[in-house]
Amino acid sequence: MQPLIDNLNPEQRAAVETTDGPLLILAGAGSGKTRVITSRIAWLIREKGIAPDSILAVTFTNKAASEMAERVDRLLGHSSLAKPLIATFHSMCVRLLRRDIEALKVGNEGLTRAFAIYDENDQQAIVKQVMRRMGLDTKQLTPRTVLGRISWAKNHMVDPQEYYLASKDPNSERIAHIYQSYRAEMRKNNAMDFDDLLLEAVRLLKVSAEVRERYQRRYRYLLVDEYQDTNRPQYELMKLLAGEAKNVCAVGDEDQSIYSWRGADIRNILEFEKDFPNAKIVRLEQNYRSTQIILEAAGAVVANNVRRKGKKLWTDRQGGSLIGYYEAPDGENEALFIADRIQKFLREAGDDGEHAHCAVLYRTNSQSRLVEEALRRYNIRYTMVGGFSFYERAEIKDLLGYLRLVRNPHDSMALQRVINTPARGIGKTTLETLERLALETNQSTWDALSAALKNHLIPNRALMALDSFRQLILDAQAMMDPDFAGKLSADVAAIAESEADTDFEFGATTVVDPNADAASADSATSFDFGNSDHSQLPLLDASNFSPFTAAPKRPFLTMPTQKPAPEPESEAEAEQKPAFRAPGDAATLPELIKFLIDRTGYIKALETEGSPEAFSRIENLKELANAAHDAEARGETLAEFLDHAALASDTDQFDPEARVTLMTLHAAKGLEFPLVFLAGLEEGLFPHSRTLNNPEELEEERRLCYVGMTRARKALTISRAQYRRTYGEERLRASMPSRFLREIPLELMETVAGSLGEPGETRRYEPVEGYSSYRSMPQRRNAPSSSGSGFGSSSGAGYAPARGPSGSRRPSNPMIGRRVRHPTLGIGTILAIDGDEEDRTITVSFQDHGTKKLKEAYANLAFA
DNA sequence: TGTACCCCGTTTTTT
DNA sequence: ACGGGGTACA
Repeated sequence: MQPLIDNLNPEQRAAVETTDGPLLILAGAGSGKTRVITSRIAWLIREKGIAPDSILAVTFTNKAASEMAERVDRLLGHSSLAKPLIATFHSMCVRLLRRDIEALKVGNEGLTRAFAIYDENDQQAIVKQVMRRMGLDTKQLTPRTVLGRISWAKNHMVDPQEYYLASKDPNSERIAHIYQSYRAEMRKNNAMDFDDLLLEAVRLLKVSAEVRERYQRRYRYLLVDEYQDTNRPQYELMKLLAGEAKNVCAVGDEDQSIYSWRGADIRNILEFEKDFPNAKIVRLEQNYRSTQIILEAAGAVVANNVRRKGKKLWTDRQGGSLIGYYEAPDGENEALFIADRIQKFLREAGDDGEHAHCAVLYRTNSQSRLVEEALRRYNIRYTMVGGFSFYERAEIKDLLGYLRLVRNPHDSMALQRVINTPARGIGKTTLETLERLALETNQSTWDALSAALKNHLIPNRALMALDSFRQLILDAQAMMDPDFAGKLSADVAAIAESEADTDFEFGATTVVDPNADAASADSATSFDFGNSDHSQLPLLDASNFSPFTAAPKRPFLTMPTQKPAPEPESEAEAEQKPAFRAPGDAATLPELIKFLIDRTGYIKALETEGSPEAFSRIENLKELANAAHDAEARGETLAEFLDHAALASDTDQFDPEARVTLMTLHAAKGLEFPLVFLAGLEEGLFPHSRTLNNPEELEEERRLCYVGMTRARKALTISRAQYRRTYGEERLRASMPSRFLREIPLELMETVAGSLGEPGETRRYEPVEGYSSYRSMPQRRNAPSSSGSGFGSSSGAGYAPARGPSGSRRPSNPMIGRRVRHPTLGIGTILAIDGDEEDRTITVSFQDHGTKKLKEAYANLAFA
């Protein structure tokens, strides 16, 4: 057993030992927050004798939750059988609702525990559908906007009526109506969106005293992480769960509040004492993560925020290396610079498991592309957090769509997704008829489909297709019926005797690995797509597909096989080991998946397509089958598997072993790295353009910058591109240095390469030998040229030595009289500069084209 | 019913 | 640049 408090500082110790009553821990970045939280949980169990399962800890990401759970487990010496519940807000709500939601039923109305969880795509589809039905133009008012407002309303617990009453313009009134219909539609689909999960959990706890008291009795000790990011429903949830005992511990940091756009209300943390009058407050201000230099720089930036209580982090790790700053001519060069530095860093760090980690952080996901390309050119392996997640791939969503439908056939979004995937002759017209029918009779699409079949409301050909689709889902549902397996076992026994060693046929629905028991542990790991010898595994030959085979290594040699047989009985035929599944059990999750893939001909359709993309889709489906297999091994049900998929998030993919990690600043919260790159410090990118005219949002950007900087333990390198391409436009746009750069004290920075001095003196970053294409500057030499620094920076704007008194930090006039080159207009001389910082107009007298006024952002000027 | 092409917005950040 | 959605055509 590890000592719990011996190595804690006095404040940390106080936080651990204060177990009863409300406690607010204000934990600065790198102040050992996670350590305190986990120690506190262990303390409650080990020293106070609290039952582990009466402790509930809530975090924001699955990643944080699982890390916390693991560390608690370690502190407890893996000894405890009962475990504290450590979950995200959302997954906790799902648990609660799956168990008790039917307490909200009024008569026959209300969602059932089979409810679906809708993601943003589903939500948008609903909004769009509703808007069409209402005859609204989805161009003038986009579903995206509407959804944003609906989500805002939910996060602030405003219902459609209230929204309507508060609306002051026709658009808001419209949105209120859409909002209302949206909710009705969700109800009809037996579905909830992410916001609903919180709201309905709150409603459940409010409405049902029985349920509320049960949970209050159950969870005596409550812990909320990242408290500064809680929104109203989360806050209410916490209060409802806290009950009278109020053993609530909230942990947060006002300077790291970066989710107000999602409804997070910083007041929750600022007014904790008001909510819990006897609250004890502990401040953790000693930073154990970063060097003094990094800390000072980050502190200097965030100090520019007005809405802030203010605190000072300190460290005893004096000094440290200066913050590197590189000003690249363009985005590609910036990325190459980063790749080059990473290569050097990894070479020097060698195999040092603790220190050889670094991260590239950026504001928007779109910035990752250039960095990825550069890293690939350098042959540096990296992992990226975010971007397209596995569960967002079309084929995965298709298959999950089928699973959702099996679980909840009223899930119209899932139905619409898969009803003609792969194509089975159910077209737009048929679907429209179904939708109309559903609307007229106020039932789900599934019910409308059944009615259409029964009453022959649709032309014959489509009817046949619909019927077979419906039968497919019904058969799959039957598989999940406990009676189903009993039947199977008998069949299986007969087949196992009669068949041997013939080729395994994909056409038959073979599902259970005979070695499953013995091999389940290794089958997932040996399923190595990257290294398996594909020559032995005909890639497009689905006959080798199985969720369980570790392909070439463990072929189906021991599998008794069979001819393709009519389903659904055929599931049974592969079952070689009847004991594997007791009579009375339903089919397993992998069996269900196998059945669906087979019966729908999904893989066959991909085979026929034969393209590399199709192959990769097949691989992805295998991966999903693996996931299902693992889930099965963990004893998860179909619903749990689907919940997991629905709540899985991008940031959960973070792999602490990875040497190089790419991610957004938001995704980086809570992590730390010896070396951090912060890319794209440009006005309009970071801070993002959509925040520039809103002081509060701007402060949030600044906090985001603070979060990013404080991820670094030893070294921080910041960069910026003088010209950057957006939206894949042909033109590069000049950028202004981010205001955050100016907020870092100069003496804490050093220029790594690039411009700091006079234009012309600037050294350009030169990538490694052997890589030559960097020379072909993106804009085919019409853009800021390779000879000299770009226009934006050499103005001295932003990060530059010359800095006047505060307020006029940006010298703007040394440029007048300078000679510049324009891509088409040629050489000229600057006569004047007008306009404000973000939108300057440059007047240039050209040698051959007279005097022109040019917008700086578009002009692509370079010093000549 | 399916497909080919054009237009459009996209890039804030996520459970 | 890219993908989604819408329209026109086979």
